[in-house]
Amino acid sequence: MPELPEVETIRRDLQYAVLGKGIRAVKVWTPRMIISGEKEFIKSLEGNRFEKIDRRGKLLVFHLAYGDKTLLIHLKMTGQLICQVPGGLIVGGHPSAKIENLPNDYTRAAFYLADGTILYFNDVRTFGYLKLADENETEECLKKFGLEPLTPEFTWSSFKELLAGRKGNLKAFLLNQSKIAGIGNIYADEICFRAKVRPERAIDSLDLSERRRLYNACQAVLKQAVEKRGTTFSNFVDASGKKGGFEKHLKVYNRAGLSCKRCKNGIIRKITAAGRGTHFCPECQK
DNA sequence: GAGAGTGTTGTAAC
DNA sequence: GGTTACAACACTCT
Repeated sequence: MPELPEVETIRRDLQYAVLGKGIRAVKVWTPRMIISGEKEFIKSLEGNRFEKIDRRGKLLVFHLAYGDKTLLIHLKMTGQLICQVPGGLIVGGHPSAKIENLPNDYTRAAFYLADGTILYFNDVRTFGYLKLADENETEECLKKFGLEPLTPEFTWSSFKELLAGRKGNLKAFLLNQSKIAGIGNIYADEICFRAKVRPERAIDSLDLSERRRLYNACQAVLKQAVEKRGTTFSNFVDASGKKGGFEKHLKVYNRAGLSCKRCKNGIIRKITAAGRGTHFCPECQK
C-alpha cells in the first residue's frame, strides 16, 4: 500500500525523528524478514547511527555513520515504520495494525535509540523486508528503478522516450517500477483519471496530447499527495490520534458505482487491468 | 465457515 | 518483450 507519497512522508518524518541518534539496541521478532541475516543485522546496527535517509521509488535507504553498509527497508503492502519519541509523537504506515501498545503482534523489529526514541517496524502480512546491504548490493538494488517522478530528471522528453515504441497497456506501464519509480495501484488510477485516459489503453494508441496529459498528471497527482502526506494510511497521528490523509482527494480509486466527481454523469467502473483492481470514469476518460 | 479480494514485487511459464 | 498466474501472508468482506 505505501506508494511514493506515503514512503516520502515516512522518510521526512523519520529524518526528523531518528537522525543522529545512537542505536542502543536492536530487537528482532521475525528473523526471516531480515533477508540479510539477523545476527549480522543486529551486530552492524547496534552502536551505529542513522545519518541520512533516502528514498528510491517505494524503497527507503538508511545511511549509517559507521561501516560500508546501508539499511534497505521495503514496506510492501502492509509495512509500517512507527516512531515513538519521548514527547509522544508517532509517525506511521499502514493502518491495519493498531499503533497503541507497541510492540504488538505485528512488530517485527525495533530500534532503541539513545534518547529514548523507539523505531518500530510493523508488518501484518510480512511481505516487507529489512536488508543490510553493502555498496554493491545497494547499487544493484537501486539501479533497477526508473525515473523519479518528482525530480528534475523526470522531463517531458524523458517521459516521451520511455513510452516510445512500447506496447502493453498504460496501467501496467505506470506500475512498472523500472520505468517510473514509486507509482502503485491507487496513484496509477488517479493519474489516468486526471489525464482523462483509460488505464487499459494500449500505450501505442495514445496520441501526443494524451501522453502530455499523463506526464503532467504523474507530477501533479504525486506532488499533491505528498503535500497531503499521502493517502491510504491515516495514522500519521500525533499524540491526540488525529487522522489525516489524502483519501478525500481520491477521484476514482475505491469509488466503483459512485458518480464521477468531475463530469457528474459517469458512474465509476471497476475492472481488472494488469491483474489489478482498476477504476475509471467511462464518460470522461477515453 | 468457505472463498474471494486486498494497497507489492519477483519469478516462472507461455 | 509482454502478459498472466502465482507465491509470499494475514486479515476483511461477502
